[in-house]
This record gives sequence, C-alpha cells and structure tokens, in this order.
Amino acid sequence: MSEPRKLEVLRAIVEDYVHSREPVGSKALVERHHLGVSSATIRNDMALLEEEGLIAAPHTSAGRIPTDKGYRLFVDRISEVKPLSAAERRAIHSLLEGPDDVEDILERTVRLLSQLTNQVAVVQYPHLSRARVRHIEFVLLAPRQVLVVLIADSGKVEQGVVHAAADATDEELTALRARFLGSIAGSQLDLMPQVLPSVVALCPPALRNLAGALAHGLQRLADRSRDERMVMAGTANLARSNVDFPLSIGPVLEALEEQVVMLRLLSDMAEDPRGVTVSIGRENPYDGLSEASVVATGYGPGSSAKIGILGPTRMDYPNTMAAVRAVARYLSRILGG
Amino acid sequence: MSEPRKLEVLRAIVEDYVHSREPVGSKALVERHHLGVSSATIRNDMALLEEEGLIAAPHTSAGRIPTDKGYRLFVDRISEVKPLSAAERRAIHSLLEGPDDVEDILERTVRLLSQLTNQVAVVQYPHLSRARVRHIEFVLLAPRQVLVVLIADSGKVEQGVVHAAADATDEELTALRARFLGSIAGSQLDLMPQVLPSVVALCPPALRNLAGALAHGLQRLADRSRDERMVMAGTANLARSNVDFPLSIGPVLEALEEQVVMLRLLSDMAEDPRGVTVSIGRENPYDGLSEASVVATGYGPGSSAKIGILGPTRMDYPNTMAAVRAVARYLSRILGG
DNA sequence: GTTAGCACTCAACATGCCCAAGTGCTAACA
DNA sequence: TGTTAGCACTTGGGCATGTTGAGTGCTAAC
Repeated sequence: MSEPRKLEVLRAIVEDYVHSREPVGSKALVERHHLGVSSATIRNDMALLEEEGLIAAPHTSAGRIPTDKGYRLFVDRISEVKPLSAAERRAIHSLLEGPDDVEDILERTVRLLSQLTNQVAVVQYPHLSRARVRHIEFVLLAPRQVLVVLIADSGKVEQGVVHAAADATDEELTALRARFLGSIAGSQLDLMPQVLPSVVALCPPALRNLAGALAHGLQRLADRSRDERMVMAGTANLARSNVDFPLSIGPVLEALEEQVVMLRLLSDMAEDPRGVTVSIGRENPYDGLSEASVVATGYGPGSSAKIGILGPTRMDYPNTMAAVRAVARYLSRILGG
Repeated sequence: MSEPRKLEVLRAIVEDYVHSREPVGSKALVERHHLGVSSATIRNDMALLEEEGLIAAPHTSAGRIPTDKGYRLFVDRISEVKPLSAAERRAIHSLLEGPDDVEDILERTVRLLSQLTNQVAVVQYPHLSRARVRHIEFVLLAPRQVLVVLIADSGKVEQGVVHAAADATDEELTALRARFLGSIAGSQLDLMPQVLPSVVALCPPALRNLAGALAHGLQRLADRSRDERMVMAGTANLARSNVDFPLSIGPVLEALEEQVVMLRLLSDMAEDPRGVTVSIGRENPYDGLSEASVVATGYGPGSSAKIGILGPTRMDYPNTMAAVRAVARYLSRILGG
C-alpha cells in the first residue's frame, strides 16, 4: 500500500463527507475521484485508516466518516488554504468601509465573517493593556453618584458609576479630575494599579475618601478592558447548517452565551505559524463543544486579540480558514495593527 | 351547554397542553380536573370550541390543542396573572443589586428574566430623546481623526469617530468643546438638530469646517440613541424548550439577530392596561415568529422602552406575564422611572 | 501490491397487523 | 334542554416481519 494514496483517500473522504453529509463508501469514492485503482484497493486502504483511528464507520455496512483525528490530519497535512474568490474579496473591501470607531468595525466584521463562512463568527475586543489613558471624565449624576468615564488612545471608551460615601460637588470633581489626569494621562492602562494609589495619597485629607472611591472606579474600568468582551453574529447559521443533522445546538448556544467560556477558549488557542489555528471536536476544552470546531486567529497589535468562527466539525476547513485569515488581516490593517 | 364551563374546558386544555406538550383528550381532562361532568359532555363542549376555532385536532383520533385564537382568549379572559413565588422575588432583589450604570443593569436584568421564564429575554435601551446633554468630549486620535463622546444625564455614553477635512489641533478642539458645551449642555437630545447649526454658524470662519464635522458627529450620536439598541439573553433556552418539539428555531434565531426586527416588534406592541402585552403566533408581524409568542411591557420614564420575552406559543402565560411585569416594575424603580 | 468475486451484515424502507386513544353520534335519561 | 352511556369508527404509533441495497472483509488469483 502506498502512503501518499492513503492520504489521498483520507482527503477524498473528508471532502465528500463535508459536501454530502453522508458516510462515504469505497465505490462512491473511486467514481467521484479518479484515483487510478479499484474499490477493493480503496477498501484495504480504508481498513488501514480505520485502524489508525482516522476514520470510523457508524455501523457495519455503512461508509466511513472522518474522526476528530482524521480532520486533524487533514487540516495539518493535507489541505491547502484556498485563496478567496474575487467576489469574497470584494465583499470584504466594501463591507468594511464606513465609520470607523472600534465597536462599529467589529460589529460589521463579525457579521461579514459569519456570512462568508456560514458559521457563527466571534471576535474579541482588542486588548487594551498596552493602550494609554487619553482622557478621564467625572460627571455628577446625583449628590453621591459619580459617572466615571475613561477614554483610551485606542478609541475605546469605558464607563461606570461610582458611589461616594459623602456628598460630592462639581468643584471637587473638577479638582480631582485635574489631579488624576495630571498623573495618569498617557500612562499605560496596565500600570494603573501602581499609579492610582499615589494620586490618592497626595490628595488633601478632605478629598481623600472621594479620591479613593474614584480611583477604585477607574481601576475597575481599566480591568474591564482586560477581562474582555466579545461580539458575535450568525447564530442562526447553527440552526441552518444542522437542519436534519444533529449537532445538538443547545450546548453550543450555551457556550456562546457564556462569554467567559468563549473568551477563554479563544485566548487559549495557540498561535499557529500557518496563520490560523483550528481546534477540533473533543480537542475543545469545553464539553458542549465536543461536536464543534473553532477556527481562529489573532489580529491587531501583537495579534493578541482573536477573531474566529465556530461550527460543526464537519465543515469546509480550507475555505473557512481562508476566510478567517483574510478577514483578520484586513481587520488588522484597518485598526492599524 | 353552559358558557362558563366551556371556558373552563378551554382553560384546562391550555394548561394541560402547556404542561404535557401533548394533545389532550376528553377523558384525560375529566380525570385531571374535577369538572363535575362526564367525558361525553366534555366532548360536546370541545366540538363547540373547535367550531369556534379555539382549539384544533392534529388528526382525527387525537386530542385537541389550543389554536392561536384559543391562547388569545385564554390570555384575555381566563388566566390571572399569578403572583411570583417568594423565591422568585428574592432572586429579583438580589440579582439586581450591584453597580448601576445602565448597561450593567440591563444586562443583569435580561439574564435574570430569561432564567425566571426559561425563555429568551430581550430589553430595549431606554429612550434617550428626553435625556439631556451632560457633557461632551473631543479627543484627537490622529491629526484628522477626532473621537466624539456624548454623555447624557441618564448615564448613557455614546461615542463615535469623526474625520476632519483638515488637520486639527488640541487647542482648536478645546475651544470648540467650550463653545458646543456652552450651547447644548442641559438641552434635550432631541432638540440637537435645532441647536447645533446655530453653534456652527457662530464659529469664527477658520473653525467652521471642523465645527461642522463635529456637529455632524454629535448629531449622529444623538440619533444613535434614538434608533435604539437591545440586549438579550437566554437563546440557549430556545434549544432546550424545543428539544423533541419542533418550533423550528432557525427563523427565530434569525429574527433575534436582526435587531431591527425585534426592536420594531417591541415598539409596535400596544400598551395593555393590564400591564403586559402579549402577541401570539401569527399575530406577530414577522413570519419567522409564527410559532412564537412575545410577552412584553414598557418600563422606565413613560414606559417608552420595552422589556419582554420570546418563546413558543405553547408557554406558561400566567407565570411568564407575572415575571415580565415584576421585573419591569423593579427595573423602573431602579432606573428611577 | 492489486483486483475480482463472493458471502455476509445491517440500516432503511415497506408492509401488514393490532392496539389504544380519541372522536362523533344516537338514544336514553333527568 | 342539557347530560350521559354506549358504540361504531378513525387513525397514529408500536411491533414483527420481509426485502433491498450499499457497503464491508476475506480469499484466491493475477
């Protein structure tokens, strides 16, 4: 038996199965792909592949379907990331034009990616730890309620409400704002824990309580940009692509709703030299996703934030990987990463 | 035949069906509910109900299930909105404590509501048209790129990026900020179109172009709070409650993703004197929701913004209505509506 | 190492049968 | 006039049975 042909057979099985959603048998294979051998030979190869755990038969007299391991081999060694079609390129270019504050861009990007791939698309907000403080604002909502706004030079705005122990006045807030801004403007968000306490310490005693509360609020905002958020689109694709095929979509929806789960999942995916990382079926650390695959990659400064898609293990990996990669690249360019 | 009993029969059918998910027959009815008559009598009543289009039989020898019209009658004339259980009350109180900027609150609220009802919960952001401008901020991101931030006294913060035709400086922005703020601080968001142009007109010619761009940006932000947004939670409930029962969830997910659709749907629901409005099955203006019901109500100032849930027509209306109403009331109280 | 041939397996489909649930109707009853 | 018992009738669901066809594994020949 020849090793190259065995791989060729695996490739054929994966491609046919992804396309037809049905177990594929030896005879159908030789017909659709012009491997120069007979079905009996293929059968031998398939037996070998099965022994190696790359494909499996749902029941005795059915065709074979790829296992997680099979997909893995396919992705790693066989498939080539196909270039996008011209139409797809055009879609990317045209859909990402328009107002460019971060939220808008991410929202449009994720929608685009879900349409290109017919899967659920997910994107992390860019990391802000390296971002710097551009501006802060304290706004008195009520005598003891202060709205704190933190503006980073990345263009991201965070906001939160702080409760003061005693009544505060506009004058006090203006003074404190000047103090804080003087110390932290231009410094990195992840250095805040070092800088903020000293600002509080230098305040006149009368203001110290209020300053402490505000510092705490600012810290929370800085943290919030670290424990990131995400945007997603295309959940309806889950239902569509699985009509009459049961990737039970419940657990997947649950995972998607637990943003923490998704964020960890994305963060934990190693960066792959080839540009996109794939996590297949039971490789996923989350149980509910044991029949799903994640295709993701980094974007932006240092590729620290991730963008990707989530779909059934039986998906068109080459095209999906191409789309994810292309969109991520384009996104990086726009965001100036 | 007695009219009250007929209604009683309809109520029993609805309740049993909601509970068991199976068509309910005459015999089962007399057993589970102690109506003082025989199954034959019930059969006569059921025939009547069917004639009126309130119930239907999936096939000849099956029990009956309520039609949309049947649910409608049930909701309007039969059911009473049950008070919440003590445990549920407690859940509402405890889960809504914590930091209270609008986003956080809405997010927690909608999550809570989805858990209470086991349905998908949706909430509109409160209308800001009556809100007033508290603060604005212009931040130079790049020589020709300005981040515009608009803070309303409701605590809502909107942000966007404006492109300038020529390079701008920090000094110019500071000057313009003072001008704008002087004119629009404290004025209602929906009066912006009247106020902004006059500010621009009064600017020295050198600044007028930039001022125009910024005014445009501010206007966009004000508009954005009007063409509202929404938060939702509990999509996974869709899959759960419909396991082995086919409300085809695809179209529903699509509707949920098209925020515009959902927002119109909510906005268009008339306010009901009883506190909550229900839209059942084909009553919904959107095709994909022909097997779903929406239970919603207003909250906040003037009850202008809506909160509600979306689920299969076969749902426990009394409890759901109670939960929606209770959560909305509590939300109003927190937001000071 | 490849192939043809063949016996074997098994899901999917079809067929027929029976049963239970449920109905509608009629005639008797209060 | 409304209620009830009784009964014939309908029909989907479950079950056993048979048939088909796709697909396999094995063996022997090439």
